[in-house]
Amino acid sequence: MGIPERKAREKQRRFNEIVDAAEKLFFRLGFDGVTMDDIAREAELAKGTLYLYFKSREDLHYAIVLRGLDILNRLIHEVYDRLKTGLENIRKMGEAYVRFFKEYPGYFSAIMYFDAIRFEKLQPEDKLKILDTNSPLMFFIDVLKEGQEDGSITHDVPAAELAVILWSQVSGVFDFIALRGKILDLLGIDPSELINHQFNVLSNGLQEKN
Amino acid sequence: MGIPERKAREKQRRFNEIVDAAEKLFFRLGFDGVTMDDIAREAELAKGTLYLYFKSREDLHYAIVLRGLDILNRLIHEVYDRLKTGLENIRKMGEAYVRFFKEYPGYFSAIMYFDAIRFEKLQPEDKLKILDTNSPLMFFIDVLKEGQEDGSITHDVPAAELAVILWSQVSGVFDFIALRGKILDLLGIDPSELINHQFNVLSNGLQEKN
DNA sequence: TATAAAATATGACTATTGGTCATAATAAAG
DNA sequence: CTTTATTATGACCAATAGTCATATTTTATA
Repeated sequence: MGIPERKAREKQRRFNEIVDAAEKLFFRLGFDGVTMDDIAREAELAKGTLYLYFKSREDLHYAIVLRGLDILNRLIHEVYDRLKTGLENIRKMGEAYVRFFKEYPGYFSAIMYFDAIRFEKLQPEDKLKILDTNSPLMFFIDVLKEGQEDGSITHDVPAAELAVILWSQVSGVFDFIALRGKILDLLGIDPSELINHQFNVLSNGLQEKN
Repeated sequence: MGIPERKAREKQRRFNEIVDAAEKLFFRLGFDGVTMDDIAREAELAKGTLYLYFKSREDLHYAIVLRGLDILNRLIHEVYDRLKTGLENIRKMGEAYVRFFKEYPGYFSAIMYFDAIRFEKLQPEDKLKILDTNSPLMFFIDVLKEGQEDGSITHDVPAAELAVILWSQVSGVFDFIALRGKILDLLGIDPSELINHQFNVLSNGLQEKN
């Protein structure tokens, strides 16, 4: 009985084709500058068909967010090395986030935009996906704990709080760069340089003082 | 000739009444949950009248943002004391931003939401208001420079970059708290505690090491 | 005060767009 | 080959930002 399997595959493929089309347009024209009709045209489908695969525009947007989060999680997990100290791993993970930001700016913006606008409307279960074992935040907490145990990371602040602080701070600077590149220009600030400097400042704050 | 003056006052008053109505509804129902008709009803005016005072919904939203920025600027400027060191002043200014966040959460959200969604569409001149002499960012740069001159603040990073980093980092954590309070609950993190801890981490990173 | 001119306000109307659903086309099962 | 199930379509609906011809109110002028 290979027919159900084939149909499932085809369903998945169409799902992906729609996300591809939406992504292409969103990344090019911004999340506001694109209508569902535009996406349908790009995907060579009727608008109604989109709604067989996504229950709303927001749901489609969220599919793009999930793609981005998958990439980000992969990048962050693959630099982890259990032989290194917690602090070293945190640095590597931070660098992975930087790479994500630079190489996938569209996904970064998709995530930030979605968070800013739609988070309040998310169902509780969806909100908690951010706390999945695979989420960047939970992974950061674990590694920060390791760092506190091996003595490379400050005990002044509990690991969970440190994780939230680090994550929010780095995201905050990326967001500034993404939204206000023009201002950085005017101040004569190079974004990459800014990120490097932030990492220096952060490292100072993170290290255990002895 | 007091009539033009009176008319100007009345125009200003109506302008403010409309912003009052919009603000009330936006703060209660969120920036998406409110229509222009809702605002007109709340202001006891016809919808068309709103458009005599604001060229768009976005423009009305922006008026609320400007109110918030005025308050924030006042709070930040009034704690500055030229007799203190740069670092001490930066701390006070940070605390002022915390007060703004806690006492005016509606304005904080208005600013963040507007930035996330509408910044790309802003006209260049409007974008640069953020660089006005009165803007928080420019003031931070000046005070950080003073701190570098009096030796209380690290020279590792230029003042302009430090300002952007500090501002973005603090805003990033506030934004996390505003959007993801539920997650903090689940992690057992108290928002005020989180902010205090962030300030400790930031102070370490900021201080000149000797 | 009476009238003309200017300023302000109104709400029915338009255009856009997210989302729906009766109908059609296609594929699978019997 | 016929019936049933699945997938696709696009005309249609509802909501809402924004417009504009008309009406009302205020000010200036005679």
